[in-house]
Amino acid sequence: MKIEKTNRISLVEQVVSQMESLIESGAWAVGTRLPPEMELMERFDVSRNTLREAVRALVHGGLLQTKQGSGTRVCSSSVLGAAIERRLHKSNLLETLEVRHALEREAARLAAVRRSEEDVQQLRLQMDACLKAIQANDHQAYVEADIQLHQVIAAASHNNLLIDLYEHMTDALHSSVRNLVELTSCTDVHQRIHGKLVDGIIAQNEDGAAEAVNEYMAHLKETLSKSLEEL
Amino acid sequence: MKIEKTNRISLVEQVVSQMESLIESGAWAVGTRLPPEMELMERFDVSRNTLREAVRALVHGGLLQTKQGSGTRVCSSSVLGAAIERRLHKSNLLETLEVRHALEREAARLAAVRRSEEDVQQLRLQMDACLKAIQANDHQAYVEADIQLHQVIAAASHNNLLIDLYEHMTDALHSSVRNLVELTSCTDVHQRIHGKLVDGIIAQNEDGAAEAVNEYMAHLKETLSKSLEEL
DNA sequence: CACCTCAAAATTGTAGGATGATTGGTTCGT
DNA sequence: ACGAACCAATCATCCTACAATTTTGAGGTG
Repeated sequence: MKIEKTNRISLVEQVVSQMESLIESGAWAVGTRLPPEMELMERFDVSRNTLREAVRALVHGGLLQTKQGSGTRVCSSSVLGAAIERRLHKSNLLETLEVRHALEREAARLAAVRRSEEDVQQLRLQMDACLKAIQANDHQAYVEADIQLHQVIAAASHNNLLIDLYEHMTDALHSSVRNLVELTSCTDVHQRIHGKLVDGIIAQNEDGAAEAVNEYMAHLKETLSKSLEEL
Repeated sequence: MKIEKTNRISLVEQVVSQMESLIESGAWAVGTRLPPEMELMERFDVSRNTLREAVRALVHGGLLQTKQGSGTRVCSSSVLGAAIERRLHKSNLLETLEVRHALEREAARLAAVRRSEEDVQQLRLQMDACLKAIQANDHQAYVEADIQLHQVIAAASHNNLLIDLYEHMTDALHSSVRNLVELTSCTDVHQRIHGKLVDGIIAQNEDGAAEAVNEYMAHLKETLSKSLEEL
């Protein structure tokens, strides 16, 4: 006979779960303002205290944000993302870049092995977008296309955990990354390395793709240290 | 003049911060039972609701665990660790191993570049521990020494973010890893690769260390797929 | 003494109400 | 039209009370 363990789930955790589902499913999209506490109390059929404890848990988790007198809003849809973001604030840019390097290299290797035909198509598409941005000399568009391209590469690894971590890291880094990419984008080097990376993945050349990532990150780190020297 | 309106920190968050500090500092070590709510109310000078919201936030964050009628206990000392652990439950072992591969390879490369003399000493010490465990044919001790060795390698990278991520991943994986290592530890291959890895780091041979990690992970993945076939 | 039973104490869980503080919009006077 | 004063909505904090659960210990029984 199996003893019923702590199967008792507190009301608060039940409410938290339901709210998390609503947020992750997009029913409560990022930016949405939640109904006031009174309505939520009725909706979940719990007391004020219970509801507030649930909301507070999500606030501390980084998914919600409350403002006295104004209301409660959704400010993120991922617990992991919020946790990583908080941790990254305590790290310097170089540390973060090194971890990104690790993830991106592995993503490139896996992508080279596992990329599907759709992945290849997506890669070509994003490369075109980069090229067009360069020809139009539109830095803003290039930065966006660049970030997108790297997301596509990560996606081609078909490792959901890796994709998640990578996405959250670049999310948290987006401002710094944008600046860095903007600094480097003026050179042809950047785009040449992109080409080598994408070609490697398409040709299923694992080592070639990994080597391209190494070059890419070396270039990024160099630019970073140069821009730091200027200060 | 910069207006800092958002400087208003809620009482709950203040209490949460203090408790987090107590936990991270070790004043409330993992496993410790917290004082009852009444005492904490007086200690932090807040009402029961406020205190409970703070506790609930930490419970949901994975740092605390409450049991009605029994009390509240510390069950983890890191928010990031708890978040990663939860995410890992949704991933399969292969995905997790691949990410660990990425982190460990980067750690080895950085360690080869940055290892200090103390690091070298620590590495030699842990290698000895592994050897002794093998000679004593003590599997339990070998597994522990193996995990310790890899932690030392990560530490030698001198990248705190990387160290954190790696530690939390292996923490969350500990049971699976223990089993895997136990399966592989009977062969000499495992120890030979360890030797190559440590030698590479000590000799500051970046590529050699990275190659050793590749071999190590390949061996681990092979063992994993074999053990999965048996089911 | 050893062991079981059960009641009481300790502790967290849930409910409901009251008041203060902040925000955003509205109204009103100029 | 513009700014100041007001007002309503909303969250923040505190309080009390009771329920549910676990631990503890007293008392009985063999």
